[in-house]
Amino acid sequence: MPVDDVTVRRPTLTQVAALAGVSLKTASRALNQEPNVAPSTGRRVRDAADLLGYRLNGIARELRRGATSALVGLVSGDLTNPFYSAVASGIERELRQHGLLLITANNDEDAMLERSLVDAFLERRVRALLVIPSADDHEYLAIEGNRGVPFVFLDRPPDGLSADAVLIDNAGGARSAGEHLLGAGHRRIALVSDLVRMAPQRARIDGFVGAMRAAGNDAWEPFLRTGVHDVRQAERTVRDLLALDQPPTAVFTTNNRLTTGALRAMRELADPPALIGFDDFDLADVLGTTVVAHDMTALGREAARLAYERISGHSGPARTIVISTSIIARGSGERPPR
Amino acid sequence: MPVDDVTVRRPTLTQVAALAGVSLKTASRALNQEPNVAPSTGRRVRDAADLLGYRLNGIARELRRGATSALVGLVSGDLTNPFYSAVASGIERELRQHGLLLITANNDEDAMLERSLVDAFLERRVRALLVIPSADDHEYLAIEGNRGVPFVFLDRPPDGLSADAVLIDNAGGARSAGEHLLGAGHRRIALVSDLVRMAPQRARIDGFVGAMRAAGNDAWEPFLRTGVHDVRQAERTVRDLLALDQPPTAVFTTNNRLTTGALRAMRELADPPALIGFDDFDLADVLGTTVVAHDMTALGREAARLAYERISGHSGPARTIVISTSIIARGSGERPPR
DNA sequence: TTGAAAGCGCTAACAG
DNA sequence: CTGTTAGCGCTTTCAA
Repeated sequence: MPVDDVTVRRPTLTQVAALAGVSLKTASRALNQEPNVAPSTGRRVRDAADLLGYRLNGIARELRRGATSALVGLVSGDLTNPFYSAVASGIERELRQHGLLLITANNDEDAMLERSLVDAFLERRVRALLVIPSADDHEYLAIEGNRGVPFVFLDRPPDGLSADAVLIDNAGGARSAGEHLLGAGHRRIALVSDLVRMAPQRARIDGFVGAMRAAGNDAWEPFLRTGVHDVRQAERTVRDLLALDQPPTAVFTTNNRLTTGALRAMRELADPPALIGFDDFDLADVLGTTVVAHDMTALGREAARLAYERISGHSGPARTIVISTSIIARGSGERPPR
Repeated sequence: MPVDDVTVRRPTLTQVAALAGVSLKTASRALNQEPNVAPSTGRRVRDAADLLGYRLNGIARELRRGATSALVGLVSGDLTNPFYSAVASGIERELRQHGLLLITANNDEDAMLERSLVDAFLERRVRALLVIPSADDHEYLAIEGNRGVPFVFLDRPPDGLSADAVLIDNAGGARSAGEHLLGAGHRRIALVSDLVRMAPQRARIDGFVGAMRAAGNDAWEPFLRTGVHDVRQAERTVRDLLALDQPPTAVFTTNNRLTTGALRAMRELADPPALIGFDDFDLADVLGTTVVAHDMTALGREAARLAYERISGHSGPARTIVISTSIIARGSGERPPR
């Protein structure tokens, strides 16, 4: 029979105790494996619980124990992006080892939404909050940070407060991509990047520009494209670049979405330009795409580890972990200039 | 100053009320936008709350309101798989519109772990539970289903209890893949599939076999490979198939992981066999891979919708929604037999 | 080994 | 418009 009323009351510990003919506290002890319970009493209580279909009320327990849950929150961008989902997966695995659960929410790259999600998580009394922030200003989190809810920033450094962070060596990775292309003889190198309000994007641009400067090359400058935010835009941007009279001989894309767009733009070219993309992706090996790779799962794992240490009472100064990058040469980045 | 003690007590509503010089209930009313609060009182309370850095204790509220949270749980396989993350994303977006949050946990395809995760979620008093089950037997959930926690099964039908489900037209999709290859003139078609204990895999095999039977073709039989569970295995399996004296002229892979493996195996072939993969994927267009596509985000969205209806009190019999599939021809599935 | 009483922080019910 | 009282289901004293 389906249940009609929404408010089906579940059996409580009191009812279990009554059925077992013991006091509330004894029932509690028995079900929590606490010592000092006679075996026979324990059995009686467990039988009663089974009979009633009793299940512990975690909410009541948490309230009593100090209003703090076994939940850790993650606010990130679109989980559909494999970058975010790999990070989330790394976090979840690490947390689970400590009996913690992960709540996730997408900020849809909207600063207001992000704030309200952070609020919702804090109201749920999460033990820690992991954020891949879309907003620039994180000052509003400062009060919380000092009130016992540890924050860990992923992929983007905290701005306006001091907090633990796990970052990627964006500048270094982009620099080596630039050097890689220079080394293959390229000069006219296009840089296709996302919104510059995101710190990682700025760092990647800086790293790339640094490599160009160091080599005394300025032939890349006409081919700088920023603010390219989705696959379709990236495809069009690269198409346009390649249609120029003097097209670039190489392209560097600063994240996985942009790389996808570039690959689409180059799909039917007999003699495509060189390409390096920041972020590794699933079929890069099959496509022969050279990338700046980094361990996304490790990024999540390290962030979860930092959070767990704080939860466990660690109280040193804010720490920053930097995940290193490496170029994986698969062909596309090694094509010589035409 | 970093906080040293883990148990930093947050200010309570009582303290806010005291500071504002009003009663507990008035403070509660003011902060919850309830009617019947004088504007000046409201302001005083809000100021006091800001001053103390007060934040509502959602746990206490939930306990009082009936021990049911605004959380919906999702237990699924590896979030690293784009299939799961697309589904999760669809769920999360739909739930958010109703003010519900999503808790996720990976079962790592382990039935025991899945059970304990389900337990953990139920103890947290989730409002609904969405499951992409790895286990076969879901009978242990039956009691819960009748106790007010709605279940929705995704991608795999419930076994041993009656519950809402959102499925993919696995048999239909696989059948049309088979027909597509037959139509291109293939007879020796390899079927590479995952663990047959997963219902969707069985359905896909059945659909494919049905197409073969209907066409009176049995030349595929030597090329049936089941139990192939990861990318590496898939790659080796396809390599082995193609190394046979009489190799298959076409390959059908029954999920995205297996398709990836097949693509790796075929990477360097001058004259690869035809290929159709179940599940669309990100760069399939660039690679020219023909797939059986379906809307994974919609799968999640529909599941969340069903759950929300139950949460809102709907109590009809269990419903099943089937997400349709379609072949997207991109070249690999249209290659003729050699 | 067991039990009684108190109270976590909040909201619902009912007065004023 | 505001306050008082009670109690959600559990764990934590403290006492038996």
